[in-house]
Amino acid sequence: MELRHLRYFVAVAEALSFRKAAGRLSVSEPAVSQQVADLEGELGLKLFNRDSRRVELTEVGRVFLRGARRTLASAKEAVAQAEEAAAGERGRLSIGSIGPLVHAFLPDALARFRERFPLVEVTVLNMDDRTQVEALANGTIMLGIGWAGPSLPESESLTATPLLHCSFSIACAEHRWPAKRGRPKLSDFREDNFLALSGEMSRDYRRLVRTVCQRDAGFEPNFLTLGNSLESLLSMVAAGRGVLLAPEILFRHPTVGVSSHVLDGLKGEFEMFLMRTNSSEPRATVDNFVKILADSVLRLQIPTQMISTDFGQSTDERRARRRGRKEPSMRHGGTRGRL
Amino acid sequence: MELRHLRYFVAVAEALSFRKAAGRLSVSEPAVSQQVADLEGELGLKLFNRDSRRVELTEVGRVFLRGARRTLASAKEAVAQAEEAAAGERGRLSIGSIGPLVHAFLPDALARFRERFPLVEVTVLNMDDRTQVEALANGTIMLGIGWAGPSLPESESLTATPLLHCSFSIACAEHRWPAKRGRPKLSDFREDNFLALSGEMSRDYRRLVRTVCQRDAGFEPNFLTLGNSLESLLSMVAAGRGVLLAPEILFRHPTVGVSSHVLDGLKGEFEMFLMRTNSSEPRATVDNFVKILADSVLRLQIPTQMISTDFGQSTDERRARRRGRKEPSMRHGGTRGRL
DNA sequence: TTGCTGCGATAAGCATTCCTTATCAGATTG
DNA sequence: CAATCTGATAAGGAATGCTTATCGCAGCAA
Repeated sequence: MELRHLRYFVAVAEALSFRKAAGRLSVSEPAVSQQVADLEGELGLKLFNRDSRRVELTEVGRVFLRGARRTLASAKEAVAQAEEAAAGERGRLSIGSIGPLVHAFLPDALARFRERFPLVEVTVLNMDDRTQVEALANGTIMLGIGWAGPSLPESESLTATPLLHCSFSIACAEHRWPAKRGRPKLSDFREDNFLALSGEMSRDYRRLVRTVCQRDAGFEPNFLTLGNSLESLLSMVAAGRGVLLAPEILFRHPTVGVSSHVLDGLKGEFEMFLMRTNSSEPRATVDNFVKILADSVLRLQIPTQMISTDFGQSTDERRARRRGRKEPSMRHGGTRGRL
Repeated sequence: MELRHLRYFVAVAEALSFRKAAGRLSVSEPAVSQQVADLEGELGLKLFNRDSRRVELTEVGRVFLRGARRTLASAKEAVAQAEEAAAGERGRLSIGSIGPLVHAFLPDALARFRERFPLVEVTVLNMDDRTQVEALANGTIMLGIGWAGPSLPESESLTATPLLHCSFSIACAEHRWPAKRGRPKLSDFREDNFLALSGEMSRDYRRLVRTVCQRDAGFEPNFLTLGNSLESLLSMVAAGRGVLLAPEILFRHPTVGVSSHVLDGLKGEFEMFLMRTNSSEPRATVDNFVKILADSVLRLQIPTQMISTDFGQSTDERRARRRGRKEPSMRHGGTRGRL
């Protein structure tokens, strides 16, 4: 049994005439007779009573008609859904992300993406950069958000695109650096404890902090590892247990008792990247998400802004997406490749 | 797009290998390659990533797989439902029936039919015999239950089968004929009013009563037409407004204040028939219903029983249907034809 | 009645397409 | 590096779907 049988059968059932059905189907009448006869033969059931003047459905035919219509509609819907999937309106999207560094923009992007593409099932998995590379390779995730920066593993099957650059800030208890003292330097905190999250995921973070302190302020930071949540760490900062050196975007949401300061004379810049595979398969859901994500990053209004927005979208699409909102100035990055 | 495309696609998606899928489908591998390529070409979408060592679904393919499976299942279900319909397990069944004369057995039959064949939508339409003949001809009903008896319209396209014979009883107020007086004769009621329903449907009834009274008791009955429901008529009988001459099965449910009596020496017998078309289409729902209906009639234990049970069912089926119950003796009727 | 018309079924030939065998290019494995 | 797997491709043959032509039947009109 093929869909053709069902199409012909439904046409005859609707026209109650083989000739009219043949006309609608743009084939000759014997073709319809044969296909319907084949169908009846295969089912072993009579679908029509033809008493050589009128054609009418049998009771069995009436029941089968419902099923045939349902099946044809299902086939049509399957095609439509596939096309929706190709347009990125439907499907799954799994993203690898790094902990709290994305809090300033990822929730916003996810919310707007869900609003615009409600039929896409988004999964966000927290993992460090190296794991993301593996996950991209084996298909667990389709997009990675990382910050490995210079040590980013480049490979033929992977493309990394700059997502944002931002400077470092330091967070300390409010009384530790009163506002009247102006902008601090990193070396002002050489005697403080540098708080860090416990666990594997923060090893790269600690290395980065150590590099910055050594290079820009010439001291070895005193790490104090406690807790495994950012909230608990900030509570410790408020309580005066230590300071927190981190990308500026980490402090977008103020915490009571904690003040954050852009550091004077700090050359170190923090970079985040998007990673995706060089698969031949075009993934519209990823493209769509990247556009929205870039937009969410733009909304952060990062001072030393350098955000790549060359994500393959056309100028028209970009204009359509940013309807009404003032377009911020931007530089095109993409030194490491483009999506 | 044909179901074959979907079958091949699903097979490949499940095996994640064109060769294995070809094996399961019992065709050669190029056939599968070609069909899947055709499908992709027709959709204009890539369903698989084949990098010449492994085959994997694209995101679009994953979405389409759900639709393809759903469509194939729908086609399968359509066939199954058609077969159920052919077996009488599914479909519609419309029955033409005459008013209150069927109350003794039709509700029982309908209830048991519904229990056994819950997927069949049964409709019961009240109409007189002549209307039933038309309704059978134009397909409004598939089975008629009538009592026209000797005047039954026989035609080539119609078959009538005896359903039951029963004697006449007379119903009167309890004090009108006390139990101690024994069995009455019809002539004992020559001075009473004979109650009848108003309306067109009872014209045949009044003619029958007149015939019986004239032939078996030699008097012209005095009709009193009031009300249009049987209940109201029986209330009138209880109130002493008149008597009711009617087939014995009408009085199976006793009414307070009313006593019914089988009449002595009454030759008139009441007959009911089943009518159906001689359509070439086998209608299993009708067959199944007729079997259950005949069974319900048998349960009435009509004294002068003559019930046709030759409704085409096999002995095995009959035995299975009557599990545990004592089989009453029966005679095979069917002088007017068989179903 | 007779001829006419419209219907679906049937037959035969042609066109399409689907499947086969044979082969290729690429990648993995020993 | 040969062996062996993969899926893609080409070409020929088999199957089947479609066409034209015709038939038998039933209703309709003359």
